[in-house]
Amino acid sequence: MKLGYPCLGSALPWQGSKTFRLASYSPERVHEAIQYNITVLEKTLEWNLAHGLLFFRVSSDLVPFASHPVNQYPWADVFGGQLRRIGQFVRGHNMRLSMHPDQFVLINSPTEDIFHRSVAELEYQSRVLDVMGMDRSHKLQIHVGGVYGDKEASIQRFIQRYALLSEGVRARLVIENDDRLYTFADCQRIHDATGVPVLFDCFHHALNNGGPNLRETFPQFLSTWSQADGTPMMDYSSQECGKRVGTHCTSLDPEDFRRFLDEVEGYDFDLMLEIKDKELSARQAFAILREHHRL
DNA sequence: GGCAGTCAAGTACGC
DNA sequence: GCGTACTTGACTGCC
Repeated sequence: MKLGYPCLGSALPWQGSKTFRLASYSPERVHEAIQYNITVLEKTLEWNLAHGLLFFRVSSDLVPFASHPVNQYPWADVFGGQLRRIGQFVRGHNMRLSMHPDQFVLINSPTEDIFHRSVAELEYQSRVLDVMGMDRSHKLQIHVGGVYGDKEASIQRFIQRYALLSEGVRARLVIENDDRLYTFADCQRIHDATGVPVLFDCFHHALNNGGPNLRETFPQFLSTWSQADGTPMMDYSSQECGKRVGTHCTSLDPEDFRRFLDEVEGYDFDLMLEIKDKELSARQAFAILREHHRL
């Protein structure tokens, strides 16, 4: 199992991603931000390796306004050498990357324009991984999207739109069950129609569970991943005490994590911890996984 | 230098 | 109809 955390460390000695306001856009500004973000990415991956964390979610903000029409900067040419070097590092150490386009990326929106902008964002993120030279086991994870008052029609629209995506994006795309709208069972139906792997989020499943429990669902989740897609990926989090239901916890709950590991004993998957203090909890989880001989 | 308001993007939901 | 959560920080302008 590879263990990881998303985007940027909360207590690492360097800052997260650099960006700027759209109104301040200039080629110089975007160059400077990308240069900074790539340098931080490289340092973060080195830190992760030193701490046994082999799975990492690259921030969508690596290239600011990447899929916005304002940004015509040839980032893939200018930073291609650096990105390829990072890719070599990742492959050389058997690490794994993913990216997670945010909530504005909606394949199944009834609005054509939103769909087209979503495609542009997916193409950008896929290209980042392509330039690094990563194979198709390095994924882009998205949610199914909105319901728009008719879930069945929205699922069908997702399936139709999926067929319109480029081969490169389809090779990387995975869908994740969410906490309110689309359950694992919904995602599995979309998988059956399209072949898209389902990234299983066990916290969302606990909140929005269309039926079976974790132990029953797990083999179905694993079966949505083919050999070429690599080891199945999942997200783990738990509820923050006293907060709105669905709020991700601030730090790892070791008891909950141990219970989770007992439930999924014997299965192989890569695990992304969606916990607010990021790499601090990841290190704690790493220690627990070692106790359980899961690494 | 410090602070508070604001930031590309969509959807759903509660008031 | 409006504000807010999602997730969260970092930028920006004003003092």
